[in-house]
Amino acid sequence: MIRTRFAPSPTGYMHIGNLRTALYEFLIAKSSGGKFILRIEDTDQERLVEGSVDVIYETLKLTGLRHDEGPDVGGAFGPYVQSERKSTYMDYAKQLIESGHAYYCFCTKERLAEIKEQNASENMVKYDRHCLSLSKEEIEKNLADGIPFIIRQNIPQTGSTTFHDVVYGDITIENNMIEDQVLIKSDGLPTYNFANVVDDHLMEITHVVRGSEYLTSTPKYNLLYNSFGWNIPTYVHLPPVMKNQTEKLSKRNGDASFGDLVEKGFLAEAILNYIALLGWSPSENREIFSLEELIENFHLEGLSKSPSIFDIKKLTWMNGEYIKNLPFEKFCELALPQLKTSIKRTGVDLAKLCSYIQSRLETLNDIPSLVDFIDTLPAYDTELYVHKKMKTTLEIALDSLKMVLPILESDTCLDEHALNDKLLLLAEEKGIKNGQLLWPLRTALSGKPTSPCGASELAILLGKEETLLRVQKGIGFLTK
RNA sequence: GGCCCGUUGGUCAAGCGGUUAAGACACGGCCCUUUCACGGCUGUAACAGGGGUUCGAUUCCCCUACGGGUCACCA
Repeated sequence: MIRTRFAPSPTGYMHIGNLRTALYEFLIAKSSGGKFILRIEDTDQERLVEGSVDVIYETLKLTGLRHDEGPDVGGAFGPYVQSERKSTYMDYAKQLIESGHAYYCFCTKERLAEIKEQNASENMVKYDRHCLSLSKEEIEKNLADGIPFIIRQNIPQTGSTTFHDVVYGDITIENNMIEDQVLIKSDGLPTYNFANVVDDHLMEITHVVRGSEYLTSTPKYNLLYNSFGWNIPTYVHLPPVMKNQTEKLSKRNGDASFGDLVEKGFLAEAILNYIALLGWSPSENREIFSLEELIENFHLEGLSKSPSIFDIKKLTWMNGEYIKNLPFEKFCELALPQLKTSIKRTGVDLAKLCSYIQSRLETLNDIPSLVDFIDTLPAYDTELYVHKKMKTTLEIALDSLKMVLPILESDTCLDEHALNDKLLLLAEEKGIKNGQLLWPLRTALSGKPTSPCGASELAILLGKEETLLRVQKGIGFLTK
């Protein structure tokens, strides 16, 4: 059975690249009926950010990436927080020391810095393996004296290590390019590289999915797996999600996180759908996929090697598609809060308004500016009445408003259809184009070059009183 | 700088030795139309460059250029 894990560090927000990794991990597992596990990698005590674990839970919940095992839901391979597994790592590290694959190192940070400095001109500065040659007695003594230590991996100095990656194929790295990396830090906690190998093995992770920045350190992992005699997992390295040609999408650059996008009015489903296509393409030529459909259609071969640039415009389009395809009830549910805060006028049929705006939105945050004219008529220029294509001039506009007034005053027009019929009939009687009659009315009622609905709908929406007020205002405006 | 990886229109991308090199976003035009949208139709636009291999290269190999990654007691 395939088991994948999402292993974020609780250092802040949920970035788009992170979320995409989680998505692919989820899809790889779920497309074959496997398990998706959440593991919190908090071995760097200095970078912990309070509350960030909650952001992770919240995001997974909102996107529907339900994990089968994790700190909050439990599971047979816990604990799922690395800081709670501290002793485990130390035990395994000592096992490696026994077998000669690792060794104690008592070098001070100062000495390490010195080595770096002295060899600054070199292409690559590796640890000089000073402590590898320490005698058993020296080690015992240092340990007994309580001298701080770390544990380093004993990397072979010759030969090369080749590994296979699902996305990138076979990659070979010369062993002499690899440093004797630190396995256990002086605070007793493991480094990411070590904790990962131990946990992935213990949790029976079959597919290790992560960013391509780990590509060159993968040989170290394999050497570790081999030292333990463990099976090497399937590697799936993912190219980064970029902001532009040269910069990665990142918090440091001030780029939007998942949470930011939700706040900007994007739907979680649309975000997920969009990022699924950022680095993966389905075999079928289509783009709209629900999470369920992604599971059905996901296949490893569709993963690409090259980085992709996050395009907010395409996300925006896709979000619009999702909004349009929302069941009306659901859309109202999402739109109503925004509508209620934007519109203070009483008696406005918000449900009706919802039906007008659903196809005109790209994000939920477009709502306020779309309906702002309802509360207060914006200041507008008389030029707004002129519409060349409909051959509507200021004179015609004035005439039209005057003609329309009696109809608006009559009580018989209670719905937009009836009103519209009357207006069209009037236009026909007067022998003018529909637009010549309706455009001025629309303009007088909205005060804007565009509105979410037509003249009749606006009139009904605003109510008789306000409608008459605005038309009269328009007439006065044009008469001046 | 060493090593690793990548490079198809502005963007996402299909392609996996022979194609008129898909499709989507964005942009332009047309239609629909009382505005704007929606919808429908349509247009502009790409194989980084140079060598090979081959009857034939976007597809395979090499070099160059450009870009990214990595070289931590960070993940």
